Amino acid sequence: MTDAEQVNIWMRPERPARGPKPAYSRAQITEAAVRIADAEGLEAATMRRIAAEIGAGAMSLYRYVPSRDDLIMLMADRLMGEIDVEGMPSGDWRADLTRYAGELRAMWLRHPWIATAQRALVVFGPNQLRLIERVMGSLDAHVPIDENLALMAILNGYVESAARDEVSWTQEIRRSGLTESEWMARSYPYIQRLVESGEYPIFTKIVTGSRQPHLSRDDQFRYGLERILDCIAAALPADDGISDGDAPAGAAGPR
Amino acid sequence: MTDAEQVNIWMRPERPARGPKPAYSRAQITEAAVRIADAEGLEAATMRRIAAEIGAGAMSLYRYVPSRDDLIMLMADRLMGEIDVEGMPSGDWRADLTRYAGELRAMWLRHPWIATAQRALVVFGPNQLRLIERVMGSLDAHVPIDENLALMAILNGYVESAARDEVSWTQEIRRSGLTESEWMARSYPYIQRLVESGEYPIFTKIVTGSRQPHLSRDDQFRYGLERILDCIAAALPADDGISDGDAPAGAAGPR
DNA sequence: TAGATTCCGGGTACGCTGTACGCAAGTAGT
DNA sequence: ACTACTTGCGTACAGCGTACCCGGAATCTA
Repeated sequence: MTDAEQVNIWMRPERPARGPKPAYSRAQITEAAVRIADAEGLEAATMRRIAAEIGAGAMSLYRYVPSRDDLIMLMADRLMGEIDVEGMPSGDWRADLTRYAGELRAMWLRHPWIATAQRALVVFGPNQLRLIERVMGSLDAHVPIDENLALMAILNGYVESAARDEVSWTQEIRRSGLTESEWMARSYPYIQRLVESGEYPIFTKIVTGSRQPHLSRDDQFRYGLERILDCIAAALPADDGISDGDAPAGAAGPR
Repeated sequence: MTDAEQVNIWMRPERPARGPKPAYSRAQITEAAVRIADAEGLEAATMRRIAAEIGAGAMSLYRYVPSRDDLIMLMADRLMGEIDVEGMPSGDWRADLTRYAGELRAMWLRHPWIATAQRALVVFGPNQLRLIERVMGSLDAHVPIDENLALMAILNGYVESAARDEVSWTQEIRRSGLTESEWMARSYPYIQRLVESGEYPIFTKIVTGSRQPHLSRDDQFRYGLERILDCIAAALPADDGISDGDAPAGAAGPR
C-alpha cells in the first residue's frame, strides 16, 4: 500500500514508530500557514514561505503533509475548530443556529482567505465532524435526516455567501494595492459613464441610493438570517417551530 | 494617463485607431479560454495554452488583455451572457426569479470552473449589468432598492452555494483522477472508521441514510428554491406576494 | 509620396511556484 | 552492533505569469 493510495489526509498517520524524532508537527505547520494567510492572503502561504516561518527547509514540510492542497485542508479544518458550538444542541434550535451562524460568519471575516481555498468547505476533518454533530443535532429531533441536510444547506449557503460578499471587497482592495478612497476614485469614471448612459436605471438606483445611510453590515446579515430561520421554521412540523403564526401553505417537506 | 491607472478592464478600449490590424480579438480569446476551462478546468487555461488554441504566441494575448486575472473577468461576464432573461421583468416576479435561478444554476453546471475563479461573481461587465437590470427589475416595483438588494443576495447566495456543492463533487473527481466508484472505494475505510467509532451519530445517519433513495439533485434544488421564494414573498407588502396565505409575523422589512 | 508615429506579433528571459529525487545523519528493533 | 527506516533538506525541473524588446505593418501628417 503506497502513500498514493490514500485519498484522504485524515487517514495518513502523522508519525510512524521508527526513525529520528520529528522537529516539527502538522499542527505547527498548519498554524504558521494560517498566520501567513491571515496576514497576506492564501497565495502568500507558499511552501517555502511557511517553511521559513517555522525555520525549516522547504522540502521538510513534505515529511508532514503530502501536498499543499492537503495542507490547505488542514488549515480549513483548523478554522472550523474556532467555531464555538459548546453546549449544542441546547433544545432551542433557533438560538443554536443563530449562534452558529454568527460564529461562522465571524470566522470567515477573521480568515478571509478561506473564500479563495478550493476544497475548504467539505473536508470531513475532525473539527468539521464535530460541527456537523452539534449543529445538525439541533434539528435532528424535528426532521428526518434528508430534510435536515437540505435546511443546513440553505443556512450554510446563506452565511457563506454573505461572508463571501463581505470578504471579496477586502480581497479586491488588497489585490489592487490601493486604499479604499483611491479605488473609489479610480472606479468613478466607469460608474459615471454607466449612470449617464441611461441604460441602467436599476444600477443607477443602487449607486445613487447608496449615498443615504444603509443598514450596517451586521444588521444586514441579521436581517437576512432571520428570514432564513423563518424559512426553516416553516419547514418544521407545526408544533416544533416558534409558531407565532402558521407556516405558509404549499411548503410541504420533500417527498 | 498610463495603462496602470485603469482599474477596470471595461474602461480599457479594445482597439486603438492607429497601427496594424489586430489578428485576434478579446471575444475570440475569451471564447478559447472558456472552451479550455470547460474541458479541463480553469487551471488548464494558461496563457500559453490559450494562445496555442487560437494559433498565437503566448505574449500576443497581452495586446488584448492586461493580465490573466482580467481575462478571467471577461470569461465570467461571457458566462453571464448565457443566462436568458429575455422578457424580464414580466410582471410575475415569482416566475421571473424561478426562471433566473434555473438558468443561473444550469450555467454553473455547464461551467463548473466558475467556482474556482476568484473575482467571477461581481465583475460589473455588460452582461452582468444586463442581468441586474432584468432580474432586480422583477422586484423593483414592490420594494425599495435596499431591500431588493438584500433579497437578491439571499437568492443569489442560495443558487450559487447549491451550485457550488454540486460542482465541487465533479471537481474533486477530476482532481483525483479516479472514477467515482474508485473514489468511493478509497474513502470507504475512513467512513467506516468514523461510523464504527460511535462518536458521530449524525454523520452515521447521513451515511447510512443515504443508502435509500434520495431526492434527485434537481428536486432538491427546486425544493430549496421554493423555500427561498416563500421567504422573499414574506418580505413583500402583503398584496404583492402570491398571498395564498399570510406572511409570517415578525418579518418586517429593514428600517 | 515620404517620413514619422503608433501599434502588432511574438521570442527571450526572469522570478516564482509545487514538488521529485537523493543523501547524510539519527533512532528504534533485533 | 547490525539492519531498517526515519529524519531534515539541498538540488533540480517543469511550468507559470509576464516584463522587455524588436522587426515589421498600418496609419497620420506634410
